Amino acid sequence: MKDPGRRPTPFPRRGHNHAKCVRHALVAAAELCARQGERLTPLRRRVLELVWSSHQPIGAYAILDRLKTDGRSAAPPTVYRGLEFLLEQGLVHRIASLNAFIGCADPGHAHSVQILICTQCGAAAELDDGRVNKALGRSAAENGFSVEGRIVELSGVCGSCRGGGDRARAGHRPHVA
Amino acid sequence: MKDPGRRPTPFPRRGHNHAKCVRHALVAAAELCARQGERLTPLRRRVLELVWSSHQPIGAYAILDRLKTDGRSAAPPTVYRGLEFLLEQGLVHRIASLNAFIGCADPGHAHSVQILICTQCGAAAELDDGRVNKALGRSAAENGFSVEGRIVELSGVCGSCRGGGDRARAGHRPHVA
DNA sequence: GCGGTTGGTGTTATATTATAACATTAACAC
DNA sequence: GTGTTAATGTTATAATATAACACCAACCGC
Repeated sequence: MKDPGRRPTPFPRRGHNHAKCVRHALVAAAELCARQGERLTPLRRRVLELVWSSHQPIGAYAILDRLKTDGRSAAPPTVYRGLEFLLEQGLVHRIASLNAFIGCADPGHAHSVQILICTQCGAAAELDDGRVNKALGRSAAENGFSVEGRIVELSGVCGSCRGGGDRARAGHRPHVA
Repeated sequence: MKDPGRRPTPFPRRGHNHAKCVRHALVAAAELCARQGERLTPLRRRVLELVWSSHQPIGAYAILDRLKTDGRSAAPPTVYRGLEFLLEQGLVHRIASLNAFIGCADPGHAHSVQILICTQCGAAAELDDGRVNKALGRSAAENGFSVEGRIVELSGVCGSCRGGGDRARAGHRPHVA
C-alpha cells in the first residue's frame, strides 16, 4: 500500500497480534459495505473472517471445511458466492497462481496490486507500486493494448524468511528444501 | 529472435499465414531441444503443434480431445506430461488466469514475460519489457522481497480489436506510439 | 397486512482442471 | 542381448469451480 514511510516489508511480523488484523479487517469491511449500500451478511462476514484467519492464502475448500465445522450448512456454492461478493467489494484478492484467496490489506483503495508470495513461509502480501503500474501501462500502450485488468504475482522469499529483518533471530524456521 | 525494431503490436494480424507460425515454432523447438540435449518426441511435438494451432490460449483438455481424434491413445497425464516438458524447455507459457497454455514466441530467450490477453478476440501475446521487469524487481527489493518467479497477465483489448475488425483486416497499425 | 419482487442462501448435481500410482514400452549404454 | 532409464499408457481420483433449481426472508407499493 502507499505508505509514505518506507516499510522494510509488507509482510506481518511473526508473533504479531493477528487478532487485531482480523478485527481491523472486519471493521473496515463493515464500514465499506455500509458506505456502498451493500450487505455484509453473517455468512459473508464469516467467509471474510476465515480468509483473514492467517496471512497465507486460503483455498475455497478449506473455507468450506471450516464453515462446516461451524455447524453451518455449506456447499461449494456457499463459499464461492461469499468470495464473489468479497471480490466485488475489493475485500479479498484472488491469487490465480494458487487458486486461493487473501484478505485485501487496503480495501476501498488498492484496486490493482502486486501480490508477493513467500515460498518459504507461505504468506502473501500486497504492494501497490505506482511505478510498476505505470511501467505496465506504458508497455501495454506502446504495443497498442488497452489494459482492463492486471494480475501480478511474484513468488520468492520475504525479508523475514531471508533472515534479514526482525524475526530471523526470533525464530528458526522449518527447513524447506 | 528478439526483434530490436519495435513492433506496433505483438498480436498477429488477422489473416496472417498461420501455418508459417506453426512451422517456425516447430523448427525452433527442434533446434532448441537439440542444443539442450532434450528429446522432442512425436507426442511432445504434437502437443506443441496443438498449442500453436492458434494464438488463443488452449486448455489441457482441448489438447486432449484433439490428441484423441488423432487416433492416439491419450489421457490427462499424456497431455500434462507433454505440457510439463514444454514448459520446462520454455517452449510454452502457462496462463494462470485462464488455466490455459500458449506457445512461446521466443523460446530460449524470454524467461519472464508479460502476457497480454485480448478479451475480444481471445488471443494472447507476450512482451518482455525490461522496464517492467526492472520496476517489479526494484519494487520487490525495496520491500525486502527476493523474487524467484513472476506472473504478469494483463487482460484488455488488442490494437486490432480496438478499432473494430476493419483495421485488423487491413493490417492497420494501432495508433499508440 | 397482502402480494409481488428481489436478493441471499440451501441443495443437488455436474463441469473443469490436475495429479497419484502403477504398468508397459522404447531408447540407450554397456 | 541385458540392464537401466526415460517416456508413455492406463486407471483412478483429487482439487477447483459452476449450473440449475428450490426456498425463504426482507423490502416495497399498496
